[in-house]
Amino acid sequence: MARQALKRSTGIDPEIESSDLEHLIGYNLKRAYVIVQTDFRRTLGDDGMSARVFSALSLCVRYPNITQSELARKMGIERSGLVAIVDALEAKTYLRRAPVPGDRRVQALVPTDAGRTAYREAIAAVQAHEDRLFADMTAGEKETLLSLLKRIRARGEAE
Amino acid sequence: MARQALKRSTGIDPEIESSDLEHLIGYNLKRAYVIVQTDFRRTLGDDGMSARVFSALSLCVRYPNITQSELARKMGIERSGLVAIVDALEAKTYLRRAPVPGDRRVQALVPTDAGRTAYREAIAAVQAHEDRLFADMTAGEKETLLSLLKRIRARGEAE
DNA sequence: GAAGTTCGTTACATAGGTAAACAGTTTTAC
DNA sequence: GTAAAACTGTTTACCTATGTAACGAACTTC
Repeated sequence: MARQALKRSTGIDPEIESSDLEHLIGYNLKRAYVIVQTDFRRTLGDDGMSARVFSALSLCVRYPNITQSELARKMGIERSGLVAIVDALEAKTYLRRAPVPGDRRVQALVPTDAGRTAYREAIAAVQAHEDRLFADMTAGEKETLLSLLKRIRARGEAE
Repeated sequence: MARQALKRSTGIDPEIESSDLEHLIGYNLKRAYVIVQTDFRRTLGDDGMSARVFSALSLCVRYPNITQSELARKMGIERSGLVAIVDALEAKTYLRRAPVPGDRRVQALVPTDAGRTAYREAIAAVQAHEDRLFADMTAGEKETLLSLLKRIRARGEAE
């Protein structure tokens, strides 16, 4: 009865009104992701590094001599997708594929000095971009957000 | 000095170690988004509705007689991208393009009964998917996450 | 009534990603 | 020992989700 009245007054089924996209975490997650990703692109786009390439470089610097398969696993993408990324980084001379004695299948990814330098510059730019984008959040709020996102990851990336 | 010792013991430059991807909100946002999106796809994939199409249907049900341009604006995508989405929804008979008296350029999107029914079923499935995926979070935590994501959106979608 | 704007649409371009197959190489099973 | 299985990097072919640029038709402004 009250439902019917509301429906008539607004033209919206209240059952639908109370269950719209804005209440969904997934929808808000995507919208937020698009915003951050767009700003990231603006930040590092001049440098010519996409998020994927930046992530790969970061992990190579962090874990020198990592193999492509390990790197793909850490990044959560397919091995095949990594080839182009490593090609790009090698073309920029940020790393090189080095043979590994004892296993001729694998090639270790070793960052060059240029790669480490480029990474330091890039991470500084990315930090500045996040500081700017999340300027209206307190350190505590950012920490909370980070930990909640990690909880989601922990659930989904469980092996 | 302590730095040098750490570097020698782990092989990792401490300046790099303390600034890796895991500390970035953007990186965690993307990883979390991929997980949620993948599960969403599994949930609704059988139904044949992508997230985009689901969102569009939701907004059409929520705002009957919305035009494509308005819908695109609400979804944060280009007008041109909406054509295929509306085509898909129309092919499923979930809505139809209706002429608007007084402006022959625009076409109002009006959901059919089938569309409303499909939406009710879909939103229930999506809610179940989120309940399952975020089962280890309290209601308060989910609320916090939602509000932090909306803060990001508010910043980026400012008109 | 001319100029500018808006609407839906098409034809691209691009980025990110998957899936399948491959030839070498190594490991495992018997 | 050797045959089968598994793994590595790679290529190729696809798919999906976007953005960009242009267009004709319709509307608005002045």
